[in-house]
Amino acid sequence: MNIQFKKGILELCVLSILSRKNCYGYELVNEILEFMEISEGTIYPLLRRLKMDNLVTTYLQESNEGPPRKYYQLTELGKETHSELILEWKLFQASINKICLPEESK
Amino acid sequence: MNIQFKKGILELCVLSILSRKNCYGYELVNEILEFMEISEGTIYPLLRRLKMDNLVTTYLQESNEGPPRKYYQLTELGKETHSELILEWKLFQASINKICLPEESK
DNA sequence: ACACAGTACCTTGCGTTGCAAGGTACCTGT
DNA sequence: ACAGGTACCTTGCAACGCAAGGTACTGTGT
Repeated sequence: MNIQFKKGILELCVLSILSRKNCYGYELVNEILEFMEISEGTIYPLLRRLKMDNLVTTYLQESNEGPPRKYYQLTELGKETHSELILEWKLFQASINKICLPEESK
Repeated sequence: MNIQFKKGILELCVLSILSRKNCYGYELVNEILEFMEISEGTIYPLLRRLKMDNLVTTYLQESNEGPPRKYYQLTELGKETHSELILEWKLFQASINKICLPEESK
């Protein structure tokens, strides 16, 4: 998987997963790992940014299998931003495909 | 258009356009501008990288409308890289859509 | 009791990339 | 002469992904 494609799209992926269920960081990494290469060093700083931008809130929950988990939950602003990003992503895909796959996107 | 989506995908766009015809830098900027926001300060350094990586060669050509134009032409390696990137882009799109649009990509 | 693997959190420093801002120089029309 | 379009380029900044490293808890095997 091309590293550069990933830039900036991870935020959309994280918001999408959180729109379906609250997750803790380590869980998010593993969810995304099913579809693309990703490392913890990428996710934790991204989650910090999302919280700083008020797109998510967090709460702690005990676990039987290790240290407490920090769950992330979308705020209203987070949900709105997610919807907007989905729209932008669809438009972006269409634009790129017009440039790169002109026959197929006719 | 989300700035972050763009990162790294511009190389694919430039190679795609060059795969159809040789272009000079200023022309590339205007071609891409039809589909997304882009600035010269992005394209020229990118073209320098492509040349350094032996994906393109360049030649100068006089113009009646201004200074000489520096045309960029794909090398064999550039064509191969372009094909690989197209494939990766298709796979990448599919992966992201599975995460972000799970109903639509069933 | 101790080592180890798995879980779960986090930070630092680096390299890459996109861009705003600025510069140079050529040609055409007024 | 000079303004505007064409065409090239560079510098410095900010954002992002990641490798590498660290901390600490739990359960399992020996």
